[in-house]
Amino acid sequence: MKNAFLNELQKRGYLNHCTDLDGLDEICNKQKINAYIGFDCTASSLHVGSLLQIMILRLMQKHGHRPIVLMGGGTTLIGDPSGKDSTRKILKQKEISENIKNIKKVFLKILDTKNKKTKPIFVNNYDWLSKLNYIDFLRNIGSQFTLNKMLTFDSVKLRLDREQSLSYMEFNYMILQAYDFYKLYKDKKCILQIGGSDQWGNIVNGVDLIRRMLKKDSFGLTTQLITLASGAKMGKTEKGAIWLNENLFSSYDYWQFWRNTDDRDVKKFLYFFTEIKSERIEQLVVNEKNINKLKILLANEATKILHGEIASKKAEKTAKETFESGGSGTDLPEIKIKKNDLENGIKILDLLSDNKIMSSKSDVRRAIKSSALKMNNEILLEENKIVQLSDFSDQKVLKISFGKKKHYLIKII
RNA sequence: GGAGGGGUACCAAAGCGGUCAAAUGGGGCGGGCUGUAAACCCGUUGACUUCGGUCUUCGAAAGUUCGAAUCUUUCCCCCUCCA
Repeated sequence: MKNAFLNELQKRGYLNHCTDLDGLDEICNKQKINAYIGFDCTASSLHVGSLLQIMILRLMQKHGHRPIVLMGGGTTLIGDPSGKDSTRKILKQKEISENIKNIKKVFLKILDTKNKKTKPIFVNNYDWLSKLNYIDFLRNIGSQFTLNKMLTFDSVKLRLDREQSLSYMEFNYMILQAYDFYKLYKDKKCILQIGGSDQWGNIVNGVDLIRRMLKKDSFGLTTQLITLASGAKMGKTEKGAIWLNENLFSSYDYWQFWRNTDDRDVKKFLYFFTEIKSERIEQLVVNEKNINKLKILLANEATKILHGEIASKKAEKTAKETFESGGSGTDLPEIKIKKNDLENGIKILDLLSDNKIMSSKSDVRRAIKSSALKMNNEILLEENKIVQLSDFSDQKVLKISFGKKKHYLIKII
């Protein structure tokens, strides 16, 4: 394979399957291409599970190609049955458009929007799907699909095999996605669709549809499913998803997420989620004896891509101050309290539960019983503790720690 | 449309009149060990509490009972088999 973009895609481990890798290689060598990835809009933010796809869009730009970001405003109304055991919750249209607005923010941060040649195109499939006429659609598009074939796709087959219900609505999802590709091929010269490995069936349908309708070749490419050493799913810790939007997940927490990567996943993540050259990664992995240094590097680089260099540096500094010297960095989550409230003292139970540091007073009590709470690095054993001005160092800041990793700064305003 | 099985906490799954805030496993959280890792060990996992207890929870509602997750009725939902 000669093309630099595809080469890097493969070298970094992104590539899973391609409908015609040689054909795509040939085209990429001749011209710059437009390729799209569709994103589901079920939540108000994407989480790290989608990050791999976004990294590919970024990589495309680096090689001069143009990414098309498709927001599934229309398809989210239907719900993709791929990889799902059951029908998902159906969202209201208003929620979806709100979600799209928020999700878009992340793309604007990660992708290059300045370079005119590679500037991403944003589309929302609601714009065309909602205008379809049922009869026309059935005649023109529906006629191109056979039930015989549709029933063989994993997304459908698995559901039916397990005897879980699959509604007619969801069954149509793959046709809509195929139509999306067809539409983008026609309107935006998009010749390639990229997606997660669970999207293979949907993508192939699109390629087929374009061939039947337009007698043209298009390409599909899927990415590697990320498997963690622990066997868990990428991006979803039980505490909640690792969101990409900063209002849901701070840049400091994001940095910490990468910093806490399992040893066994570090190398893979450096390839996936940083832009360090692969030769350099090989070197580092061999030469760096202290794996924690690599984790810090990973955290720095990954955070930089999403939140920028300043935020990344700040997070690193805070982590260093907090973990290595037992102090507290400026990037720790802050809780502000009023001076007036403090004058009468605030019960520790109220302070922590009211500010959502802990979920309830019982929770705080439990933490205190198991010596998990610290005030200014000293274990707190008194559950009736009343926090007063004198507890604040320099009359300004109080550091509260829950466990070894969660630290908060209480500040007086 | 007919026959049967089932809905229990974050998930899976026991309980089938009181001793049930509900066994057990997984997950989560905390502690220990360590390296902010993994593995392992220990603790914890509804809310409120003056730490005596109190309140709300077992699909929903109504009822029987001194007392219900457990029994009855109606309703909703899921699954299996037959048509």
